[in-house]
Amino acid sequence: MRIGELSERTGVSRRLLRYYEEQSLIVSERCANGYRRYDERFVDRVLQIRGLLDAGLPTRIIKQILPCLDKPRHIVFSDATPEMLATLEGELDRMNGRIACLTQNRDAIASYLEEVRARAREDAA
DNA sequence: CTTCTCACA
DNA sequence: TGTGAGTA
Repeated sequence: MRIGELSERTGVSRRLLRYYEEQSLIVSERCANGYRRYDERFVDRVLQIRGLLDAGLPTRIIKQILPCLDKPRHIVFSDATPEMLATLEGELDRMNGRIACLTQNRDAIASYLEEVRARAREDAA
């Protein structure tokens, strides 16, 4: 498929897909006219990249761990350098911190809505 | 429609 | 990290 179709199926703008390619997050083949061509599997791959970016990971880290996530059932230990394990541990901590923050804000919003609903019920009665 | 680069928030 | 404009 060309970049337009991949964009529609992933919800990621064409511009952003080229940017991810520039960051070596994805690769593409080229048609005779120079247009990019993508395989079906890049739909899931792009969505996975989006998920990691939304989780707060920088493209630099994603580029490093994507090869490992490609073969989740066949872990290549040679890929797991001490440096990468250290950065992954750091990212894990950062993600846990974000989760804690999200949980706190979710609970705050939930309890606020609860009070508003309770007040509405009082006024109605 | 696609490509690219440059500038910018 | 992500976008817009201008080009070809």
